[in-house]
Amino acid sequence: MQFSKSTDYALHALLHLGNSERCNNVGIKELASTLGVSESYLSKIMSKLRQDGLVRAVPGVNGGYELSRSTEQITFLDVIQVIEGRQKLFECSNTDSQQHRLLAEEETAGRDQERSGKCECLVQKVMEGAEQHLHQYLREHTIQSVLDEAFKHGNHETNKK
Amino acid sequence: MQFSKSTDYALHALLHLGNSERCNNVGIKELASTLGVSESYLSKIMSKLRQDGLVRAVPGVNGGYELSRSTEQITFLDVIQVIEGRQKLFECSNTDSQQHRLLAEEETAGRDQERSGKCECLVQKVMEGAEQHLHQYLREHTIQSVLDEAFKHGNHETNKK
DNA sequence: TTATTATGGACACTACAGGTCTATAATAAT
DNA sequence: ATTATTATAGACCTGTAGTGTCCATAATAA
Ligand code: SF4
Ligand code: SF4
Repeated sequence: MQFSKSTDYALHALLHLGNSERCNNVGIKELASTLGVSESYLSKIMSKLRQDGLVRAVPGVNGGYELSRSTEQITFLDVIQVIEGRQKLFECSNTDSQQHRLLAEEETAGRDQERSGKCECLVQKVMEGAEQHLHQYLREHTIQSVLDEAFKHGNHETNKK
Repeated sequence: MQFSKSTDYALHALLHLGNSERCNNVGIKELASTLGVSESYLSKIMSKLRQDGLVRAVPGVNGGYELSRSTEQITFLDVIQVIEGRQKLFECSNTDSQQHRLLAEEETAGRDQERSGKCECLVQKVMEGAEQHLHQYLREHTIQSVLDEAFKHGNHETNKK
C-alpha cells in the first residue's frame, strides 16, 4: 500500500512545469535532468499525463510540455488518479461466502435496496468512507498550494523572466 | 494503490471471531469454510495476526484461534497495518535532485531545522497529512463498530449460546 | 500416547512496477 | 520542401510482491 515512484515523478514534473512558466515549453531533457530520472521512463509518464489532459505536448524544435490548466486546478488527487488508476481502495472478492450473507444480505433486504443496485456491505461502507476522506484531502492540495508554500519560505530564485 | 486480498481475509476472519465468542476457539477449518478461502493460505494470515498479537492460537484438539483483545480495541488500522506493513504512503526517492533543493533545502535552512532531523519537504508534508487523515479515520472504526451495525439492521442469528 | 491443530519453510505462478531501447510520427525552423 | 528536433508508441527485459499450494514439524489437549 504505497504510491508508486511514477506518481513521485509525475508530481515533481508538474511542479517543475508550474514553476517555470517563462518560455512555454519544457523539453524532456531539462525535465529529466532536474528530476534526476532517465528520459526514457519519464517520457512515458509525461505521455500518460498528456492522455489524461493534464499537460499539452508539442514535438519539433523548441517543443516540449506545458500545463494545460492553471496550477490551482491540478490537485494531488488528479495526478495520483492518472498514474495509479481509479480503482477502489478496497475491492471485495468472496461475495458468495457465508460471511457475505451475514454482513450484507440482511442489510439490503431489510433496508429494501437503498439506492439502485449499489449493494454495499458494512465492510465496504467503512472502506468507502476511508477513500472519500482521503480523496477529499487530496483534492484540497494543488500544485499551486505547494508552490505557494515554497515561496513563503524564502525561496525567491523562481519565476525569473 | 489497493489493499491486498489478505487484508480482506484478515478483516473477515476477525469479524467471524468477534461474532462467535461462544466456545473460545475457532479452528482454521471453520474459518476457511465460512470465508470461502483455502485453509493453507488463511493459516498464513492468521499466523501473522498472531505474531502481531491480535489473536491467540492454541494447537491440539479443540484448538483454534480467539481474539486477544476485545472487539472494540481492534481497529481497521490495526488489521491493515499488520497485513500491509507500516511503510509510509509516500516514500521519496531522489533526494539529491535539483528539485529537492528547491522544495526542501531552503525550508529546513530558513526554519532552522524545526524538529530533530526529520527533514521533510513540502511534498512529503502533504502526503504525511493524507496519511494521518486516513489513519485517523481507520482508527475510529473497529471490528465492534461493524458488528454493531450488523445487529442494528435486524440480523439476530448471532451470539447464540 | 495419540489424534488434532497450528506453524514454518519451500516452492510455483502471475502480475506489475520500473526501466531501456528503437523506430516512427509530428512539428518548427531553415 | 528539407531537416533537425522532439514527443510517442511499442517491444522487450528484470526483479519483486501478491497469491496460493504442499508438506514436515511442533505443540497441545484428550
Ligand atoms: S460482507 Fe462485504 S466485504 Fe465481505 S464478502 Fe460481502 S461484500 Fe465483500
Ligand atoms: S522535494 Fe521532497 S519529495 Fe521531492 S525529492 Fe526532495 S524530499 Fe523527495
